[in-house]
Amino acid sequence: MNTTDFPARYEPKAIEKKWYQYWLEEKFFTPDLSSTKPRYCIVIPPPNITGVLHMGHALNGSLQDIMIRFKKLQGYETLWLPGTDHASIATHNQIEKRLAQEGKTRFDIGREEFLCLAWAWKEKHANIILEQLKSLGAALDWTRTRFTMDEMLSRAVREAFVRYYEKGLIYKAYYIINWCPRCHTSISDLEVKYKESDSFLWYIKYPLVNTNQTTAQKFIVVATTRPETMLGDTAIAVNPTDERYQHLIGSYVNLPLVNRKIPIIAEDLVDKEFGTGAVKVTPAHDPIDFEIGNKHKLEFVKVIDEDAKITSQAPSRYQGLSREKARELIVADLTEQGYLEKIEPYKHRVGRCVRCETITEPMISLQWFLKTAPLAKPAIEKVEDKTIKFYPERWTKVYLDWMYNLKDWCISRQLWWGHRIPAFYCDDCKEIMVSRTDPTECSKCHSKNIRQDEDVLDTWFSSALWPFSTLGWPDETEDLKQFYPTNLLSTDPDIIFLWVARMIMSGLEFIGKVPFYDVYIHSTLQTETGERMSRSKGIGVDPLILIDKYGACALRFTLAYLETESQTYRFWEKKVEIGRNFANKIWNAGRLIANLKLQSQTASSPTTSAVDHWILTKFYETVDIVTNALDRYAFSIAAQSLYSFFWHDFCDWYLEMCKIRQRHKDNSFGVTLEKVFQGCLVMLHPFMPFLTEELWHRFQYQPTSIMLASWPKIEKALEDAKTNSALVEMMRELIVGIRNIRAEMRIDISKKLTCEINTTDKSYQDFLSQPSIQKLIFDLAKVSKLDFTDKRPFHSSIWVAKNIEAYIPLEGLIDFDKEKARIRKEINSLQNEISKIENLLKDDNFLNKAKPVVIEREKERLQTMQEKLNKLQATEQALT
RNA sequence: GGGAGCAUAGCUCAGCUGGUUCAGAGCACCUGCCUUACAAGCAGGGGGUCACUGGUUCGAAUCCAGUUGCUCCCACCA
Repeated sequence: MNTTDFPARYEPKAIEKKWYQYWLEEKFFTPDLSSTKPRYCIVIPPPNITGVLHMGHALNGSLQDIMIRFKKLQGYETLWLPGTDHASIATHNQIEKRLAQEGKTRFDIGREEFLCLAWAWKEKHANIILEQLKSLGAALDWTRTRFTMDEMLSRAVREAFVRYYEKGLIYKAYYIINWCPRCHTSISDLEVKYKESDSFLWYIKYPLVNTNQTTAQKFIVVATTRPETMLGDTAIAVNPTDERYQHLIGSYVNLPLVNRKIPIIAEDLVDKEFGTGAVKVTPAHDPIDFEIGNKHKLEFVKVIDEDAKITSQAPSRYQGLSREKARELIVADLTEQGYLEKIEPYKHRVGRCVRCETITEPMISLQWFLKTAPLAKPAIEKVEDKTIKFYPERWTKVYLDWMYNLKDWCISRQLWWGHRIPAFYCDDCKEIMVSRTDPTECSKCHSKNIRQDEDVLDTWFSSALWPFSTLGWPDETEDLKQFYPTNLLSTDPDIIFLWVARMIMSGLEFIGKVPFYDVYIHSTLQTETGERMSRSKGIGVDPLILIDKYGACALRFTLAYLETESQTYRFWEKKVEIGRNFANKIWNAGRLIANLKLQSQTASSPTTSAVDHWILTKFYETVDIVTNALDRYAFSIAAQSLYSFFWHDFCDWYLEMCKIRQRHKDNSFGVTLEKVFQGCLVMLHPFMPFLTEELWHRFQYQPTSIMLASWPKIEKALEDAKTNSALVEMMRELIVGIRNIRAEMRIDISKKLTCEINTTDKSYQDFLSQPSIQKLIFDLAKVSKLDFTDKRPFHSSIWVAKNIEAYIPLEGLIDFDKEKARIRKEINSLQNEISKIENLLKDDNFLNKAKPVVIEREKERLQTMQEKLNKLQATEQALT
């Protein structure tokens, strides 16, 4: 290897493009369908074609890529399938925003032209986000890129619709739905977000119609947050147990401004405590009122239309007014006519469309629905019996709670961009046809006078089929056979209901098998101040800028390093330095190893020293931790354990020792060093794919790409490896102790120290007597001599282990008072500890109830500490 | 109204089954080092009643209950 082109800093830019291209050319992302390896598959949550890569994508993409690469290294045939979502309503929004700039709406240009614009948008934008995923290093199989409106997937959508319909699960009905007057479509409950805002409660007096009742009461007062809906009132409801109103149940009031006679009904849903205890019922414009209306067979009067304007059902005075104008006028009229009792300030939650923030309007509407009860049952079972597991586990409850309260799903949208509902109507005989292919005539009366339903399906209808529509369903494709059920679905908590639940339901319905076994719900990213990141609101950081500045490896590693089980975590630019610095460290370890190799080519005798045993022991511990952690999606644990092993054990100690060994012509470390280094690169590869591939090639390791390497296996430790490893740990204690004294006493490194070792431990003494070990100590601790005779007094002592103590003669080097103070401090804290343990060991309760192992451990601790104390006291004496 | 998460060093967070890997890491700070892999580094150091109050236990950052504060999700209080 040529070291001249091995710069001292890791520069990611130069290499990332190169390796991604290489992986593509080698087709490493495309699975071999003929291989005998077990299969591992993830289907990506398809990003919207309206989006650009944000931190959430970067996080989720990194995590999925880590799993894919990890499994590939473990010997699985892997598939990570990419794709995009047509995002019906979101795309509408984008295009309509542009139209609005020209002062147009979609209705001005019509369906055909609008769809042209939408496809053009798709062509232009769908690839942007996919390209951005490439810069992250994502090992996605681009030969299988899907789009929810591809012919293949559209066929799946149609098949699913027809099957549901034939099974009687899809029906068309008048129901109360959320309407967005801006998007001009129905939207689901999950697409409405409620925000508290300052408003008022209007108390309106409804005059009682003359009845037989002998009562002085002339009015019944109701409180409402939406006075304009009174135009559609068809009843007043009171709680049947409410003594104030019991006698009025069954009588009528006259609706002010409208002059309609409406009944007073009894209804349990009414809260006696709220407002006046009487409530106006507007079945066409309120979900609860709708329910009440159905129950009591009330009239449904729709007074607000799809543009949020007052309809012709209302008195002409209000017709055509906007909701807001109507409210003003109605309140004014009520006041004038004496029907308004009072107005109170009130905090009220107003529903807004998640897409465009427009205030939504609950209204009765003819829509298509999917019956969910029969679908929910197996979907609940498969989670309860742990066929599907949520990680972190707490999300299981969130899922189940929702599934147990599932309502029918409104699947029709009054939009154009999307899968058009495959229902056809005969204008002559009113027959409804739902079929896999477009009919040319009415199946009943053979009339040619047929037309297709104008609506499209909710975006999530096609998303719900994603895990198998992407694999070729309804055909029995090889992909479907080999990769379904998929292994992992990784996503954010926002779409557990919108998407995860629906995939489980449709997977079980159409394939009879769960769509995935594990659901990983990642943390929500927040900014430095704890704000939720939102690309559209410009809150947070741009992952592309971070990749450009720090490299994809640095970003990926950092994201994984911070991804704990916590529900949220805060992230800002500086955090990426964790990954960048670590990447640089790995890079430089590579540089050093390259140098060591160059020099060691001449002499190499493959004996394994204690130091090698030690690093191997630590290495295998790390392999174990990382493997287990990744298998349970504990990304942070895996990343932290790699970080700390590589940096603080491998670099800080082992490589430093290798340098010294080589200086003394001992090149026996070569085999171990390469083994550990290679193993680390492989384990780091899922986190830092580009950097590890680069180093792999620089070292010309086999196989030719690190993507083809094998995950390190834990080898059985040699008998003496464990004891050797423990001895090296003690040597580290000794070295740290000496360094400590040096730093505290301000002894310059030019002053060589002597280290006296007083020990009864023969094996340690033998160990320290080895010239090779002594050389390490001399060099790492800057000591010139190890002496096994005890020649105090003027020493500083180092406690190494039980029976082992080292002394540094300090005559002429330090201030004795200072040293005495240091020792005194140590003695005090030791005495403190000792008396604590002594008390504990005198406690009968403890002795009776604690586990024997614990008692033994405490006793041993006590003994050790006492021994240490004695030594310290002796030293103190000697110093006096 | 229901549910979830969080509260540990100045900051961001680890701490999985209670007892030395139990008080940790990184950043920041202080001291000393450009020791030919790395100053994006090396060797050291200071700094925390583990939110509060009770309880369980021989023993609690860890388990339980309650309180306070922050964040999020769900829900039909007009």
